[in-house]
Formats: sequence, C-alpha cells, structure tokens
Amino acid sequence: MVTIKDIAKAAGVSVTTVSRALNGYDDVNEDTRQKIKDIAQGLGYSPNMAARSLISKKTKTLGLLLSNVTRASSKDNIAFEILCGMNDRAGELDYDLVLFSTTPQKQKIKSYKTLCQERGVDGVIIMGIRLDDAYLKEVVSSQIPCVLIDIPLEGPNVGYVTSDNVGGAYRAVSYLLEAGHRKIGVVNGHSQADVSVQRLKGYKQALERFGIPFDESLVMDGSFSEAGAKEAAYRLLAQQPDITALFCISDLMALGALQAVRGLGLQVPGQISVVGFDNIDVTAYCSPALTTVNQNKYEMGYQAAQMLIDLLEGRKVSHRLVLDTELIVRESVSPR
Amino acid sequence: MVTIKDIAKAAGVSVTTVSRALNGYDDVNEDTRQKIKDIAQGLGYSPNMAARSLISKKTKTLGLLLSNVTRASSKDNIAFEILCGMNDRAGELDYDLVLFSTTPQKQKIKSYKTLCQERGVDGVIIMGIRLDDAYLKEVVSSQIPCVLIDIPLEGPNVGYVTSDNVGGAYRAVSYLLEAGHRKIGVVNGHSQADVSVQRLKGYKQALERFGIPFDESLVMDGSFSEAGAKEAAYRLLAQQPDITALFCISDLMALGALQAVRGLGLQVPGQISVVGFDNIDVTAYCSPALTTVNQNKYEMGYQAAQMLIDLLEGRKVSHRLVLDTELIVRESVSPR
DNA sequence: CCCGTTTTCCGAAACGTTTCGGATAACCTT
DNA sequence: AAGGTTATCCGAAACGTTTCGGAAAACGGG
Repeated sequence: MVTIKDIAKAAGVSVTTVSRALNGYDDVNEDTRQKIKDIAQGLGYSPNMAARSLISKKTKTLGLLLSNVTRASSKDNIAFEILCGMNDRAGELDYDLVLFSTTPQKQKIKSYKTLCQERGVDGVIIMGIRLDDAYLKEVVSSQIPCVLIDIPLEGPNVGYVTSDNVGGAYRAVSYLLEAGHRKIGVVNGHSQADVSVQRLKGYKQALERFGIPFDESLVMDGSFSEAGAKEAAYRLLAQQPDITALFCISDLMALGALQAVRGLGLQVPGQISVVGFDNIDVTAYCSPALTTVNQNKYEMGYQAAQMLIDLLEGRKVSHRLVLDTELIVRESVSPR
Repeated sequence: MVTIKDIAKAAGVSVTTVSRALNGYDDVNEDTRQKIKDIAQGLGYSPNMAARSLISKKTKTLGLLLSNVTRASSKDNIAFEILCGMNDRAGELDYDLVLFSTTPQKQKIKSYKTLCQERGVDGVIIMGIRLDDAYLKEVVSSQIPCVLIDIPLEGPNVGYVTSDNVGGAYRAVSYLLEAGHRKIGVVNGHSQADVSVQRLKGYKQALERFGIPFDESLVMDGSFSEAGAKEAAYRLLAQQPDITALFCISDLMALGALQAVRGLGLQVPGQISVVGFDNIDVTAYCSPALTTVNQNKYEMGYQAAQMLIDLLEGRKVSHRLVLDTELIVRESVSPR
C-alpha cells in the first residue's frame, strides 16, 4: 500500500505538505502541488479512509437500517426502489451506503445506536420499522442524525420523508364512491404502522365528504401480508355480504384480497371492486390490472438521502417531506 | 466518545490489558476481565472500527458492485433478492455490506479497484456487469478477493456463483418440444452476458436431442429489456410466421414478448406458447401465468457471501458454485 | 531455598492521516 | 535598512486501537 509518506519521500517534501497539497489547501505552491499530484497518480495512491476518518470523525457513509430485508420481503420491491433512489443520491454526493442487517435476535444484543457508532456511519436512514419498536426512540433521541421513512418524527437531528398517504387514500376511496359504491371494506395493515393510520384517515375523510358514517366493522387488519389480507378479506366478505368494494392499504394485500374474492366465486370488478395502494409492478400485469395509488418510491429514497446529507453537513433544511401520490386507474373497479 | 483509555483509567489497568481482555486473549485474569467488561458495558463503550481497521487492515465489510442499481432496474427484483441473501449471510457472519454505486460516468474516473481500496472493503461481490467491461479484468486480476455472480471466472482470489443455466434452458425447451412444438423462436439477451450464451446452449442441446437442426435465424437479441424483447418478438414472428413457441431468456423479456404476441392479435398459449426464465414474481400473477424456470436468487446471494468470506478467511473452498434450476409449469404453454 | 515456569500485566511503537503552531525566506513599504 | 507581510513549508502531536517484547509476581519441583 502506498501512503502519503511514500509520496513525501519521492517528492522531497514533508507529509504535511503532501496532505495539504492533495486536499487543496492554498498554502502550497502550485508547482509543488502539481508535482505531488503527479507522483501520487504515478504511484497509484489512494487515501486510507480508516486513517482519515479516525481523525476527522467522519466516514462519508450512510447507514441503512431496514428491519425486513429478508427472504420474505422481496415480493414487493418497494424497499428496493427506495434503496435505488437512496443509493443514487448518496453516490452523487460522494457518500456510500452500508446496509445494516437487523434480525430480531441480533437486535436483542446490539441496539441500533450501538450498531451505528460501531460502524461509524455519519447518519442513518431507517425504514420498515414498527412504531412501537423499542429501539426506535433510542436512536431518534440519540445524537446520530437520522431520517425516517414513513415514520413521522422530527427533532433537531431527525427528519422524515413519506408519501401523501391521506391524500392518496382520499382520492382512491373518492373514486370508489363516485363509482357508486357505498359499502366499502378496508383491508388495513396494523396499528403500529403510520401508513395504516394515515390511509385510514383518508378513507374516513372521503366517506365524510359523501356523508357516509364510518363503520368500524368494515375495517380489518391484514398485517401487510398477502396471506393475512386473504384471510381478512374472507372474513370481511362473509360478515358483510353487501360490501361492493374493497380498499386495500397495500397492493400486496390487494393481491391477497383478490384471491379471497375469487375463492368465494365472485368476479372482480363485476361483483367486487378492488383498489390497492403503492403501485407495485405486479399490479400492472395481474388480472384484472389493479387500480391503485402510486407512490414515488425512488424519489422517497432519493430525497431521504438528500435530507440526511443536508442534516449531516449542517444545512438548514425542512425536516419533513411529503411526496405527492397519484391515483392510477386500471381495471379492478367498475361502477355500481 | 468513550475509548479504551477511559476504561483503562476506570479499571486501574493499562490499555493493553483492556484490549486483550475485551478481545478474549487468555493472558488476563478472569476477574480482571469481568471487571473490565462490566465497566465497558457501564460506560457504553463500543470499539472504534476506524482505529481497529487502521492497524488490522481488515474492515469486516464486503463491497457490492452492481452496475445497474438504478431507477430502471427495479422491475425485476432479481438483484434485490440476491442482495437479501447476501445481506443475510454477511450479517450472520458479522460482516457488513456496502453498496458501491457505479454510474458509467463515475467509472471513468475511478476504477473498481481504486474504489475498493479506498473504501477498504475486504472483498467484493460483482454482479450485473458485462463480460466486456474494461474494469472487470482489472479487479479480477488484482489482489482483492472477489466473487462474481453469473460470470464464469476463477482465480486464486476469485470465484463465482451462478445457476445451472444450460440445464434450465434444456428442460424448458425440452418441455416445449415434448408439447409438440418444433419451430421455437428464442428471444435472447445480448452476447456480452454469460447467461445468454449458456441458456442458448441449453436450447441447442434440447433441439439436438430431438434431432432438430439449429436455425440461427430463429434467435434474436432483446437486450434484456421489456421493450427490446417486444421489438425482437415482433420481428421474429413477422419473419417466421410458422413459429409456434417463444423461449425467452428472461422473464422480463417474456413479458415484452407477450405484449408483441397480443399486439399481433395472437393468443397465448392458444396460438403461441411462451416460456421465460428467472421466475420473477410477476410471472405468477400475469395472465396467462408464465411457465418459466426458477433460479434460486436468494440462495445465490447467500452462497456468494459465504464464498467470499471463505476466501477472505483463507478457507480452502471451491471457487465455483452452480445452483440448480427448476422448471415451473404454469399456463403459458399448450400442446400442439 | 534456588531456579525455571507460568500467570498476569504493562510500555511503547505502530497504523496513515490531519492539523496546530511555528519557521524560513522572499517580498514590500516607508 | 528595518520592520512588516506574504508565500511556502515542516515537525510533532493527535485520533483509538493492536501487538511485540518484556517484566513482575506467583508458583512448583528438587
């Protein structure tokens, strides 16, 4: 490994000068700087990040904490799209991304905070975590700058980015109402996800606009899984046979609901209309193609990285970003 | 930040002893060790990786170089599933994963090798790169241990993991042949991807078994994209109207081919049968559900991480791993 | 009780970089 | 020519850890 010292020797200057020359300080003669640069180039020098960050206390790396990057989670590639956006922006700004794999059992031993300071990431992006996660508070209240995805928390060092979930749900449900549906079941996620409560709020608002009272028994949790949603949809349709439409809080769950509806021998959208949320890729290909609300996942990641880096570099910036959503009309809804 | 020094002071021992106690050396009294551990715990100590790796020259991080983690690539989540596997295994073995975003323009400035040594990763996994990539040779011939995904190169410090592409293709095409198809078009990727040549080889072998001569004009490149495949399928079907089946080298391309077939007003599988490759999620949901060959993406990532770490830790291990593939029969093929 | 061995500890150097405080020399200004 | 600036450079300390060589103390065997 070629070090700054080797360059110094070759150039006949001190290591100090080499360091300052390479880092663009202005108290070094342009000729010497050029000579040093040439030698560095010739020797194939590249700075040692460990040494550098040992003293600067900066690592130029962002941690990504996502609790569910595991075998199961790959079907909806939402996480992946977000990751792509993050990675792109981080790359542009010369940061690297390190993935923290957090399995429940490892979490017992090492908290996020420990993980972060051990690895020495400058900041961290957290997603896919439950609101009641014991360690969420910890990292948020710690000194580590962090931005949350879909978790509305703010602080001096923490911000978040999310989609306009209530708006999206509002538009989706309004669309159903305008199509004449009046008894709309909702397949929800679980109470410990902010998106669940926000999207339900949108549902209620749409109902309100049409003067329809909210009926608690029309909503059922599907735990964000395909199987869970299938189960939930079965129960919903069994208990309330006059339901004509299902609003599913996520596309994956809409897929599960679709199975349940078919399992009951009912047609989509002929007898039951379905709308989802997220606009994952499958929705365009499945049959019937799913009407859903799009959220800009790539952008979420991109902006999250941007916000975190802004935070890190001390820029004054809003700690809250809500991205627009858009209703994507396809084939799973018919008028009633 | 609490350092080893603070612990030493609090425990009334030297930093050497603290270090050795914490790292499990046996020349420290069990009582002192316990005391030191307690104090470390109490102070919330966590070791500084930068300092540690400065001297040990190990970082316990794996680099992941994938050239196409960008906006477009998210539709087929193959990369993501592989990543999940890698991340899981790396995590189990106490390594972290850092993503290297390589855009074509950045590649000009910094070669992979530079990237790796700057970031000080112990080794690197490379995927999604073309065989003719200028820097591929560089990193492979460098000292950096690396494992390739779907690129058959071996060396003292390099290994690879891939699927049984020829076997998979062989079974897929045999299935078509057994169903009575004789004129089978193939939508290929491009010549600079090993999977393209392997899967084509499987196609040829199947043909051979049935005594059918290989016809060059039956294969057309679709550049691994949906649009490219659509175009290719159009051309194929126009030029050879008696084609009765399409073997697509990837599912994403099969989706494109499906569009082309429909665009020509033909039925799948009634008039044209289609089989894909990869078994991405959409294939189970699209209509008709796609017959395809599954490759175990998660396992590929898992094993790649395992192999790299074996390499890093000097274990004697095979530098080559070929995972089984499996034909998944669904609805896109009918007998002729 | 002496000598060799084991146990337990420590001082200091090293890793590659940045940075603080200063030093030298050349250049102005009056 | 003296004093003040400026341009350019350097020595040494510091960051937090590991590790080499050795040292002190306790122990065991004869």
